[in-house]
Amino acid sequence: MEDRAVSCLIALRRVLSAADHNVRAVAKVTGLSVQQLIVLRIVEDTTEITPMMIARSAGVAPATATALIEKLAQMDYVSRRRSQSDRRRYWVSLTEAGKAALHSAPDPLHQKFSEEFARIPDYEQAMILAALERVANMVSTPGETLPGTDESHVLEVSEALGAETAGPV
Amino acid sequence: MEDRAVSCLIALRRVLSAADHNVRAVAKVTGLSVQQLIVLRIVEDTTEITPMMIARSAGVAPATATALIEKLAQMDYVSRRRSQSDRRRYWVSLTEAGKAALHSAPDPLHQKFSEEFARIPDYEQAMILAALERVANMVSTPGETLPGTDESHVLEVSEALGAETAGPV
DNA sequence: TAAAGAAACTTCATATTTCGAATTAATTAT
DNA sequence: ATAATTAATTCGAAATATGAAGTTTCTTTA
Repeated sequence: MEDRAVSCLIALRRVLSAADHNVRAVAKVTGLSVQQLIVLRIVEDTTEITPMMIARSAGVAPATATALIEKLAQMDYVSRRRSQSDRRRYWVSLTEAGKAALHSAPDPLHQKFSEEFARIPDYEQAMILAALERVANMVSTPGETLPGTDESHVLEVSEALGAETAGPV
Repeated sequence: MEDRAVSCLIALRRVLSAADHNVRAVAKVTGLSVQQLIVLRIVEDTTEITPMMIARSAGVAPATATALIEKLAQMDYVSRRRSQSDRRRYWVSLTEAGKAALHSAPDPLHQKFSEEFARIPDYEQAMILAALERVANMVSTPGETLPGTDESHVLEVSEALGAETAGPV
């Protein structure tokens, strides 16, 4: 029934709300703004990413991404490395300080989920995973994939591993 | 395995990302800011709600809630009615214009999900719903329940139905 | 191959948002 | 009564967001 889809969406909204509160709480503890934290997470997920991709992932304008990256770079949480194959671009990556900041605060949602998940029977775990992946496939569109699943830049990953002298931008 | 919990969280992040992009898209179409849209949805869910509860639900500071409500009231998307039982507070509710604005734009995620959900077998629907509700219960904490599930104000609902002269605030 | 076109990022000016702290008003507790 | 709480607001500072215009670097194409 239509009814069940609505129930699903309500549950989804509860999850969404929880995630939102979670990111705000984590941001507060780390001393980062919500957007800064989100960008930091995006960078962590991808290990290396360009400003454009950050803008798309975070859902902000390129100009805003520039400002956010600049701020994070000033805090020494991310570093920038000019791309050699396309010198208009550069790669943003987490510094050690950035990693440390990101993990300085526990992630309540993550922990809570993992903890409770571990306690349920195996077949239920499998069911939940299957359902979540199914739902993810239902709602995620190509344009809004998580940076980690976006492969439009992997052609350049080899470059990231190359031993360039790589001065900061 | 620990591994499976991580897979769940990854799927969850894909869903969250999709939802985030979705709310931004809907906001853009309606001409509302993301937060305004979220507040409007919260108000719709509860039919009547106080600024404090909006702040908690939306995850913003009280001062921010005031500003958001003021803006929405200026647009005539919400109305305010002073509470009689506690005259510091007031009730926020959607106007007809607010309802119209909220539904003027289609919700791609909602539609996409409903459409695909309708196509899958009954037992799978049931499985997905069960899984989603389970996950929602895992991650949502009492403090961050969706307004609709928060019953701390129902004692006052009768008041909302009472025939007070109810001038705007 | 030279010029036009497009893309990535920045800068700038401006508008909006957000929040903390202090404030007012109303309620509740002592 | 008086003190302590609570709900909401005001205000000022800082953060964020964006469009438009500009720079540099690719990419096309004539």
